[in-house]
Amino acid sequence: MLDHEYTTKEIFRNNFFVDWRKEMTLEEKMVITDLDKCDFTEMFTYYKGKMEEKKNKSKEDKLKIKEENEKLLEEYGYCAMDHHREKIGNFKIEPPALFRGRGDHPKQGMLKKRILPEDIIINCSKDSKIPEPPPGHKWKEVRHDNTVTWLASWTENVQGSVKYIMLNANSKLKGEKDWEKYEIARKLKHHAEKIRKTYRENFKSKEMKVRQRAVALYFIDKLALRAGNEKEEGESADTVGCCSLRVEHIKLYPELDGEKHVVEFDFLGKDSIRYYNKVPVEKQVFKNLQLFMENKEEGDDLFDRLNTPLLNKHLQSLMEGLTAKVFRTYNASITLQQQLQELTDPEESIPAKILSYNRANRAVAILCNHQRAPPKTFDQSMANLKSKIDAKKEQILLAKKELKEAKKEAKEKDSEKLNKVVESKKRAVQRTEEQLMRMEVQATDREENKQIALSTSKLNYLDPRISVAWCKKWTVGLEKIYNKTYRDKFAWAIDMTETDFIF
DNA sequence: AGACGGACTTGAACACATGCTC
DNA sequence: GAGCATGTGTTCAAGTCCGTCT
Repeated sequence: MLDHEYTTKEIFRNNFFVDWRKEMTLEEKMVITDLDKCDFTEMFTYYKGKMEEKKNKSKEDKLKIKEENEKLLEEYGYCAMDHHREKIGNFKIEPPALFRGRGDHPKQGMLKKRILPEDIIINCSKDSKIPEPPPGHKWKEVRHDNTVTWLASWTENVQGSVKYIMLNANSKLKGEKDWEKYEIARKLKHHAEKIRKTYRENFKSKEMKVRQRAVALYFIDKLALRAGNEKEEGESADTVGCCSLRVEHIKLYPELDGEKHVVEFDFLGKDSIRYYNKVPVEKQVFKNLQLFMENKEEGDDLFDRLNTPLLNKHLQSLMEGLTAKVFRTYNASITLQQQLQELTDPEESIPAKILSYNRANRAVAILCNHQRAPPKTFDQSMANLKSKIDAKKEQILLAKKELKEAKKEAKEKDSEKLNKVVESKKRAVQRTEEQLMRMEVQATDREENKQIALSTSKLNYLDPRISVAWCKKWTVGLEKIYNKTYRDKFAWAIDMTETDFIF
């Protein structure tokens, strides 16, 4: 890890050293007292060399390794469930490592210990062939619980949380759950207007608790914020969601850039990804926020009378199965559907249609604040594409000139052969222009996508039936939208969806 | 009511494979 | 056919939400 930025951080180094000392013998403890005086370069070079060696292996050796991996997958990567062979999502145990939290994580650098068979709970049917532990070992426990979906579990030592071995997303079990999730979101569609009306009424409630709940729900609905559970301080990075917003995370502007009642959000959300947004809100919301912030100081909860169990309990009463996260799914899917409707031009070419799809997808990703680090090679690859586009333009000019000359010649001496030449030159111009258009579309798409990750929403928030129906309607190949993984995961939707599907 | 453990989904980063260009 | 950019698959951390216990 030495060439990673992590290892320069004070917390990381301290945590590592504390945990390392726990592993030392008495003599080692006497000698090794200061991490800054430890020189790991020899080990570092050794492993660097190993990696290099691996990279430089011959084709045959690489093929052999690949085959061995496939054999491993074949033997351990599947299980039998209800007489079906199902792929396991993660069949390999997590190896020991130094814990890498995200953001400003208080536990970064701690030693994540090796998991032994003695740590593992196996969950399988009573009458099934129970997996053998490695020789000389035994499992922590073998149980037969058919109310849960995991096959094996262990407790991880850094956070003390349980980790699981579970089925792949393409399994029947996961597919059914996925379908249920979208069905609940679709159900919300029929309740949304009434729920909105209710929370607007509640803006004026005389009970502070109810007002806070209403404003929080307004944010969750309008901005697709996460619920925001409470977190234990010092156990992980300081991040928040809607219910856990603190007064320092918002600023109120009675007027800003010609708009009234603007709220500026600035906080770290899940994975310490920054959420920054300036939104005009309804007057009642604005007034309430002013009220909630009265007599509070930095560090105080904005919604001090509210938490996620309270909010979810309320939502349950409005619609069965409704929780805060359903709004994210609902708003993401409905936004995709609306955007597709708006952006798809029946006349445009297939590549242009795909650009429209990506733009609709992008609108959702922006709503959900799904970001990514710009690819390291972004500037370079963009410049490459630009120069290719320029070259293509040159090519078109040239092709046009040739066409003109051919036409002229054909006019002068009207021969069969020359007419054919004109035709082929015409086609060449057309072809090159199409190529240029495709490149320009690609450039636009890539530029707009620089810091936005589409995959998360595609995989977790967008009802696949919307996309399948759209592809069918416009005869766009599904593989242009969904790669193999997605098609696999959404097999349930691909099977059942007709062109007229409406979310 | 609140703490807590447990199960499951969501998320960005990273590693690896593939396919394209020169 | 090598070298590299891009797309795909893997990893594992970090959320949500539920049920149980006190």
